[in-house]
Amino acid sequence: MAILVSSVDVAKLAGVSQATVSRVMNNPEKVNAETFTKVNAAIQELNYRPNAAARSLISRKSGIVALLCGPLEDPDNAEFSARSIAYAQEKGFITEIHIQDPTQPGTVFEAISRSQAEGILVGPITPVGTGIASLKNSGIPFVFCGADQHGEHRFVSLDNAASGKLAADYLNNLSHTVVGWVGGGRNESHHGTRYRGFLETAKSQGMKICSAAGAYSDFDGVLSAMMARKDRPTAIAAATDALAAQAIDFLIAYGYSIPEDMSVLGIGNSPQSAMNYLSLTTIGLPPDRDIFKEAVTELLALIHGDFPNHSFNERIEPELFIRNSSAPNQK
Amino acid sequence: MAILVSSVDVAKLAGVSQATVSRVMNNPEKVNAETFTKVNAAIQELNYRPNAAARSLISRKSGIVALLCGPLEDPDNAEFSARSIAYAQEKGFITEIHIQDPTQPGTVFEAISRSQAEGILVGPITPVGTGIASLKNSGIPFVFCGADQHGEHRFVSLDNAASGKLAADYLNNLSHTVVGWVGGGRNESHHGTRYRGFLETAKSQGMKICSAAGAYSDFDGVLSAMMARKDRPTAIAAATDALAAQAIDFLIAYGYSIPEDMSVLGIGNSPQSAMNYLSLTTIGLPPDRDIFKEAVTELLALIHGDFPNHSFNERIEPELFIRNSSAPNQK
DNA sequence: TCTGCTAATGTATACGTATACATACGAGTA
DNA sequence: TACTCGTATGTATACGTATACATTAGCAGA
Repeated sequence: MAILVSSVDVAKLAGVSQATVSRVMNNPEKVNAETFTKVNAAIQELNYRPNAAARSLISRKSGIVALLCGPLEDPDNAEFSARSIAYAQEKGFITEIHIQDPTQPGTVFEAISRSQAEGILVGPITPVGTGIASLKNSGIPFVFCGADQHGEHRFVSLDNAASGKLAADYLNNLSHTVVGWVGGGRNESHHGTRYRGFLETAKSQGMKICSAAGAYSDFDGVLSAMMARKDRPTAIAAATDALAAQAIDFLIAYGYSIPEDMSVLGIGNSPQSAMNYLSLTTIGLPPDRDIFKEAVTELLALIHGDFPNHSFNERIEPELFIRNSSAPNQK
Repeated sequence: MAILVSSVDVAKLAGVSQATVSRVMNNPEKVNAETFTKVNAAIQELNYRPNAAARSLISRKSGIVALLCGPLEDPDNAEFSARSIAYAQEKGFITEIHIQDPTQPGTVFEAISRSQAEGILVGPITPVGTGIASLKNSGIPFVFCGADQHGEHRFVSLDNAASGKLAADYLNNLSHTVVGWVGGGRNESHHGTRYRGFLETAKSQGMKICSAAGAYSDFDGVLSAMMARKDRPTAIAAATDALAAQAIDFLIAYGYSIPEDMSVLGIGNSPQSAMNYLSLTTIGLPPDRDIFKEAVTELLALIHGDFPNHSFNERIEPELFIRNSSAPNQK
């Protein structure tokens, strides 16, 4: 933001008009060769940098896309950001990040609709009715990535309900009859959708479910409560790989062996889940699908004014990745 | 960026001047109560949002800080970003992220000095001489965080050389005589500094060092080469916790037990290192130091025009966190 | 009644850039 | 010579907002 020197200053030094300086920056082919070098010399000498605000005021383009996601401490959100930012940058866009504060999920929507972003990529956040509405009102194009509960808008995501179902089916096949669920709040992003899929299927198969929602606020407390029961579960499914990893961490600390004493299941198929020291059985996208790239591509198309007539409602069938954190029920 | 309606439109509808609309937005106390409500009604009706570009063109403030860091796939960078962004947002600043492409580390500096950011937070990136120079030329205040090799500028960081030393000393105390080092390129961010500290100390204690630089490009190849030697090391130190974790993943895949067959040591004391399924011995900051917060605080002070007369050159003494990935040499 | 003061609002301008339009000049053509 | 055309550059304006300054009305005090 430090404005030291303007194109007018450059023009004065080079002995040309401001318009010519602008042409040197944007349409060099329209300016005489020696004028070009003369102006360039002045640019160098004064260390001139065009003012991005003025530029975007005229062009009505900021070159910025906004990212809306949950705390990056959650590896899932970190991965989402990392991949999306990389693709956007590849396409010449700068990314500005807006983190949703779980304690006041609504405020971030105000900030983002006041931003100068040309498009908004919405990650798996806590949905707020008025928030989504103000997104719409902002007139800025937006795309959901990782959440599939906003069916009327454009999105690409793992089928979250089906992932919950698949988790329950798998544990049922392993003969587990008492199973735990670890997740964030019910309305927290995609957690709720995954939970409902899990719950319905587990119930319909006669399994007993110990649910530990609100795992973000007091993980240890919530898991202690689950394990203290007489009929403690023999398997735990978590809404995300990160929570599954945290569960394993907890269980080891309390003397349990995985998977002998407890099967643990994640959702997400994060890079971390494949590491040998964790080796987490998980549910995720087919390896050939890259929803981050797909979402950014769609968003940029919208920004560029292409409104593809295909509907962008990709709810992708999950796959099961069996590793060493799960085993048949021993009891 | 979608400009649907301007303050002029609001003014027309409300039957006032554009200046009054502006006053309603910024100095409500200077406007008559009924005018205020009248204008506000028009704002609601038209769904007016002030244009950030025009606003920052005048105010010379963008409310944006830029973050410059390496790929977020590296958990260390992810943590750096997560924490910094959270603090900046807390203070009312939006963060825009610029990721340094390892294959062409210089380009990101051009992009960042053309941005409208009011300040730049520089993470542990690959230093490029001309890049640092163009940072200086941009006139935008900047602060380094996590790298301490740019002594002439403001920074806060773990003492990277001392961390390398501490790693070597610790392995020496455990009677290891052949030790490996895993890190990025020599001039890659803080890796080089940590490596030199490690190398000097290890040498001076008569240890034999197998170095595997360039671990980012071909981790498995580089580590296979190290383990294939007749005098393979009995302990490995890594430049970061993430690389240490990757080494453990590799070693497990090749049938080694940690720490019986191999001690593994990280640097960073990342949250992940403390997880029981990894339990990585590592070297890091004293728990009471939060360099991310310190860096952001300093940067915001600079932005606000406070040039504190204290020198911001914090090279922090590392601590050793002993966990289960290290043990005395068995041979 | 006149002066002076305050509150409320309007008018005019500036921020730095991009671009439509106007101008000037030279070369080519009939 | 007159006319056209293309190239290179300058002039003027617009983007949307914030604010210094001007203006007006209302009211208190002399």
